[in-house]
Amino acid sequence: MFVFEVEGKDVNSFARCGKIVTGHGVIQTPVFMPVGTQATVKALTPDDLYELNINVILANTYHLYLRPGADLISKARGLHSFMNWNKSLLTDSGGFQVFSLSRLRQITDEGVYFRSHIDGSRHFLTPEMVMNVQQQLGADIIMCFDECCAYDCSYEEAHNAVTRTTKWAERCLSAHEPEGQALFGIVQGGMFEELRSKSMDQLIPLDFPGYAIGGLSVGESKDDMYRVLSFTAPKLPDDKPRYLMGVGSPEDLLQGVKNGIDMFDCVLPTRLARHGSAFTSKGRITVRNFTFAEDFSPLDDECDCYVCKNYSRAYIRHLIKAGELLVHRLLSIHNLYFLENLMKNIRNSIKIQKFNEFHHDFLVKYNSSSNARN
RNA sequence: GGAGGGAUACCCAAGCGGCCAAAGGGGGCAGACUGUAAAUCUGUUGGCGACGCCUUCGAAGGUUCGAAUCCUUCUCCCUCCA
Repeated sequence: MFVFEVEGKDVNSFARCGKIVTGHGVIQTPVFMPVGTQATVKALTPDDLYELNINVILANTYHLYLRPGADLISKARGLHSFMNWNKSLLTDSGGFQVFSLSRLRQITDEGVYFRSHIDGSRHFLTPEMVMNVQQQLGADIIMCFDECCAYDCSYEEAHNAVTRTTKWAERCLSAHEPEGQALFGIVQGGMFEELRSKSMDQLIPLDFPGYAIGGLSVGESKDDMYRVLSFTAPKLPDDKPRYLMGVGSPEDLLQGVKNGIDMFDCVLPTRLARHGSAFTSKGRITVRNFTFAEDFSPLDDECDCYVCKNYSRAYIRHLIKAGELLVHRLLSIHNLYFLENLMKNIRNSIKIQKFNEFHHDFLVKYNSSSNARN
């Protein structure tokens, strides 16, 4: 089951709000999806996530294929059951790993030769195989196997990646057994408007139930990212969810929504958490820093999360300095709460036609503090 | 009382005549992090009016063009023998 409905549109931007319904529940959009690459959102239990009102998370096909293996997860009656997650699940195809672990692979039209980052063993990934694995995992939304290229790649490289991504998208579609799982296409094209258009022209006729924008937030400047976003997102089908892959800083989420994006995923909140930083309404803070040693106020005095209601910056800093694992949990809870709260406010602002105002006000405050930076 | 071993920067610990303001850890401080090879990575960590100068390797003397490195004495610590 997969349904997408637009329920409200902002008249002053491309922003819209709505809902996605899968076999595992309703997802209000725009939505931020936490990343749980290895079938776990690091440091958190599913109950923690339910508590945070999170209705969809990501897992990664490439990582789970290598370990523990798709057959094993299949024997466990699928990923939902295996990891004890009963809300919606999206699996990324592994296309990004082909990019980020690029030293270990060789790409051909047929597929990708790959060496495992775990034990060096050889693997050959094809679109068909990736579809098969994703089917075994059983997520509600699955992704095409795509080729992501670096932000500074040449026109020719980006062009080749677009062509290959389209061919692979067609093969993914043929290999896809539709029941229960929605397969999304992924638009590539680097920083080139022409190629982004070409990619969309080729993928839109394939009529995927949703479209993702890949190849952004891979190191390019914010100007570049926003530029690509502006000439890509609004041109994706209006009646289907648009998913900006890999984006998760508050300012980028707002910019994405403004351009009509409905879904985001990002490791940023959970990674920052494990590395000792927190989002606050006045900007990002590095809680690890000395300046917070005797700061007995909450991470964010405007936040109502469990962590802000119960713990001080000084205590959290102490946990970081002491290497205590609890801090991963506490900061992950806070950072995810912060983003989910942001998305909730975004949805509400769209409903009442005040998105631009909210966007502006949020940024003014977010960029205001002297000890915070973005 | 006798015989050895040791004292190095915030901590541990290399160095054993010049290339040593002194390796490497740890700790401290700071920076980075955007479809997670990430509880990770990077920088920095004696003082300055810094491509140079000043003060440092237990203390005080000495040898040498030159000492953390060699010699003498002293202080403290450890091991063994009485």
